[in-house]
Amino acid sequence: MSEAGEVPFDQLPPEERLFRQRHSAAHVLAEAVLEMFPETKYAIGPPVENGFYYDFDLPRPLTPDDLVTLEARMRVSVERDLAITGEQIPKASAREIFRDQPYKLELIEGIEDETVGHFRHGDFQDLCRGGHTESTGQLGAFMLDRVAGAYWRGDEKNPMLQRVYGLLFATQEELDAFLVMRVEAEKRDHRRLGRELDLFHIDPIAPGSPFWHPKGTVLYNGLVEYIRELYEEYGYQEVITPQIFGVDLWKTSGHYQNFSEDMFLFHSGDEELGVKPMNCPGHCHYFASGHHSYRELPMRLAEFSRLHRNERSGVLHGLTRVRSFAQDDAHIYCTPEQFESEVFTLFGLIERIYSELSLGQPEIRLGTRPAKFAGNPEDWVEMERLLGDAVTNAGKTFTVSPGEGAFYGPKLEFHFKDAIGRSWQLGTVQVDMAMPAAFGLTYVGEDGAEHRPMMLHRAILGSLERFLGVYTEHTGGHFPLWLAPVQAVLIPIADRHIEYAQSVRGRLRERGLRVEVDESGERMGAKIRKAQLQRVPYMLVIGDREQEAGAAAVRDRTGDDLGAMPVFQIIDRMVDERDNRSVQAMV
RNA sequence: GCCGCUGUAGCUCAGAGGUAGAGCAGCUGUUUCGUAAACAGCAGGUCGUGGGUUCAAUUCCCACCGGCGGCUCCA
Repeated sequence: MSEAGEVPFDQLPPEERLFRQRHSAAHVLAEAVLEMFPETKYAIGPPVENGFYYDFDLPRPLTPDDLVTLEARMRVSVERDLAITGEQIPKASAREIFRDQPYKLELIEGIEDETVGHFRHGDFQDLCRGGHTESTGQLGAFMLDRVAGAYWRGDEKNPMLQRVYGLLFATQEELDAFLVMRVEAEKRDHRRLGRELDLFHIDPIAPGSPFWHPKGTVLYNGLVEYIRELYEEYGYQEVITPQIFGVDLWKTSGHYQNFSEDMFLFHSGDEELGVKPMNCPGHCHYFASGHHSYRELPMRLAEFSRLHRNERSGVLHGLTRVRSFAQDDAHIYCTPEQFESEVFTLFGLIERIYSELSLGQPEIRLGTRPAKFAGNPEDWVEMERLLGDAVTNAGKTFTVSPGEGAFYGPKLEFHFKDAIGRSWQLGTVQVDMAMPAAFGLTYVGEDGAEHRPMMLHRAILGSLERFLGVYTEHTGGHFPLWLAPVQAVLIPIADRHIEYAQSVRGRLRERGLRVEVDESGERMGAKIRKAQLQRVPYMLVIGDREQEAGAAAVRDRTGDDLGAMPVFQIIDRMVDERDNRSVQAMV
């Protein structure tokens, strides 16, 4: 049977064609690898975003030169335009065909049906559920991209295979456009912009622990200030709890049992201590330290303290995966009656913040009950439903990540992509069905009796470090005025204008604007270029004419020359833009 | 942690078995200039760290550390 039998390949919808091209390209890649290394054990090779990959167990590591060779062999297969055919065959036949292929045999055993899919082109054959082009001549524009390691079946207990990634698009133009886009995206990489804009650096003396430079610290504090303002409006109270606790606290919370490998634990005298990796146990301990009336609930405790997690070395990544960070963290304690409305209000706050920061739509995931969990399954189902409702009631959609909840409860995750398309979790909302009981939390209800409060964990920006990493890439370093480390640079055309520029700087600073005068001996063009590369929102050029008129010539970072404006008008404009947290002037 | 790659000045990079160079940035001087780079000079590196091979290692080999791309993990 020709798989595209019902509908000819060229009449399929474009996405389906692309999917099949990528899938078939994976087969052609495997064919080339088997040709080059006949002893190859091949595993799986699906289509993915932007292309395809295939996993192999090979006698030696592949080199970039090998990829060139393999790609050339693939093109031979394309040139020959071999028919790709498939059929269902009995498992017994498949076992015979793949008798020397342990990974295929394992896959066959995992298939429930009596028959399995078997596809071939030329001399190549594969175990495959199908979804292919009619022939190897229909692959579109492709290239092999890189080779990486990947565990068989994604389990680190299994052997590591070599994964060859390929890119594939319908046309050469689209492939070229993708490559250009990728190069452009690298220019927005927060690790690069962090250096160019003098925001932060990370030194081998403290892996995964950023040094925030003065300009990065302005961003950092600006975000905290923004969130603090919202906390007032939304009824949060900020606390500061200890950095280091005796391990009893972590044993009570369950983190010692679940995460001690990733905690910084140490001994001091006879005591074992741990640096806090999260704030929740501290907040629970605070709650437990006093008596609370139902009148105090909901109690929303916020904290920006520094947290440390001893992340495994291979996972560190710029600002997006670090060992030292702070969250816009909060824990909400409330009565069961208040719980649903708390979740819904919280969802509204999250939406508001992402919208005000112009972040675009997050991908929302609902993490459900994992293998190791606290509480009873019925409560999990109920809480999973509640979280899902909060999303759908707001007119949003989510996907379910089965088993991805925290050990103490289900969670919503808000994911955003970085410059090159990697997805990072920023915000999260987590129901906690374990800690209130573990810490023996109670409040006195209207009835005079003691009750157990409900508990929510939530962070909206997530970690400030990760947020700033993603946000730097999102904006390309063009931060909105209210966050921009330097909001305007005054550019005197000649030295005789410096004094006037300094007086203008004074007037702007009086209004709390972050302004500098470029007093260097450079020409105006060089000063403008420098300010432009630093993404300074406004360049205020001052020469004889402006000095005469008590004005400055305003240029914004889009390159627009807004002409000369009186200084008071510039101030009004900037203060207005700042106080509205406007993103209008972002590029 | 695992697989692969990688590490030369603050940054981007060149270089070679005989102890290192460019551009930008920095500093000094000259220039005083109208919307993305004025000119000149100076200074700056035990070539990631530790071993080994060698008459000689920054260059070759090994280990470790960091970084990059994935995988796994992410309270």
